[in-house]
Amino acid sequence: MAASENSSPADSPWKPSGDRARDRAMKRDAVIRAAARLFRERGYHRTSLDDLALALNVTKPTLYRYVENKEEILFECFRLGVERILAALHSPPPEATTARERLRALVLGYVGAITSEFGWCMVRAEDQDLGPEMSQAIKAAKTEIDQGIRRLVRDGIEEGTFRAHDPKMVAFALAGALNWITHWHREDAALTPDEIADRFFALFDGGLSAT
Amino acid sequence: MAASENSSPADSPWKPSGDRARDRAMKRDAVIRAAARLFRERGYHRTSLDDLALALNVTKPTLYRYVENKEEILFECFRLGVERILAALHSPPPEATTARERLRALVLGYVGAITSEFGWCMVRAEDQDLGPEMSQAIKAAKTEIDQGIRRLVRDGIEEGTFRAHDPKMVAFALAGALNWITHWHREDAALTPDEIADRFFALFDGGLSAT
DNA sequence: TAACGCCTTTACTCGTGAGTATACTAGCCA
DNA sequence: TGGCTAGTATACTCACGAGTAAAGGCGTTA
Repeated sequence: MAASENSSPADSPWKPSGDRARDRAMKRDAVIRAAARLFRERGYHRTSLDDLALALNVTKPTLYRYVENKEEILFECFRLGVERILAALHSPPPEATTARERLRALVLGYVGAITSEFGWCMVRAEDQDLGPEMSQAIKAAKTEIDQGIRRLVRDGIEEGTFRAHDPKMVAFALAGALNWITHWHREDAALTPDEIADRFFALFDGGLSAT
Repeated sequence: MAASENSSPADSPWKPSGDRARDRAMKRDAVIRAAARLFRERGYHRTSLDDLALALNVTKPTLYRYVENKEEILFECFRLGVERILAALHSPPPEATTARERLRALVLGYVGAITSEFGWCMVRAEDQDLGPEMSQAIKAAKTEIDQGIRRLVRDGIEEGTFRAHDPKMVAFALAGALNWITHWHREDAALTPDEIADRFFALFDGGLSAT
């Protein structure tokens, strides 16, 4: 109830009245972002395109001028989120020289991406809702992230700064902890993304044990 | 394709021919377990009750003799999985005296539950697919687990065996890492649940850093 | 062997939601 | 100012899936 008022129509380039911006790309972008927000609130399957259109002050056929189908919307949400993580993985800050520092930077970027509006889509949406090609693309990106983390762990072990853990398990545990943030993080949360990243990295780096 | 042959009809008390066991409870149980397996393979929304009936060599109306509706099936899957974790939380092995050892035991039980057929339902199914009462019950159980982990961490810190991390963040990170196992674990995996638990605990306990 | 009851099936209803055919409106160029 | 185009809306189609009504076995007990 009152769901239609939830997702601030202020973000919609289709204002109920007045000066409409004409840029197709902007409108398409607005569709994707609004969808990401609705998916996060209600889930993919419980969000109808009528809901989405309503949130944008439009009707359903209008959406189809900017997007092929519902699947494509989900794919774009996936993509935009995942690319942010890939960016963090592939362009570590220049001052991060050791594997440990690069891993720290990755965690920072990862948390930023996960707490964005696309976090939900990256983590909670299911590949099976996409056709084979799109699903494949997503899986490839996720594999790339996974391999990137393993590489950093392996480098750290070779450097001697990390203990000899199984890089695969470390990557799974770290990615799991980070992805899970979507389940508990809210905009109004007590901690900023950077604070969360700091504490997570401190935990994985130092461990629980006091010895 | 060939989906109907997937979920071994051998587990179904409705054998195509022959000696049918009459126990209602057994049949209900078979419905829940088959559903859990299908949900894990295809997801909740992509599994129709006709699919489920087919996997059990029955037709849809038959299911309704054992179950109120689809929602109840999902709830039972949730419940059976979560209760296993609660059991691990509330009955630690008697030899586990320190918080550290109790946490270790919990991780072991948690991984066992997560890698069971109900793991998917616990982690990936969405509360919103359940009505308010059921959703509430699930949330309560999850909160109980979360609080239990925080308690163990707090106890460990007070004991002096754990460093002074934020118990809330530790609980989130640990639960996330554990829950994420459903995303990558397969029956044929290289590691047994106990081996996974060992490595995860070693990582969280000792940390990455070699110093 | 007849009648009762439980279990199962066949054959529906009904709502919902993705996607579309078609008509309307407003700016733009001649 | 007349026609062209892009954008939007109204009003559909169509498939799919949850849930149900009613009829048909089959075993059990007398």
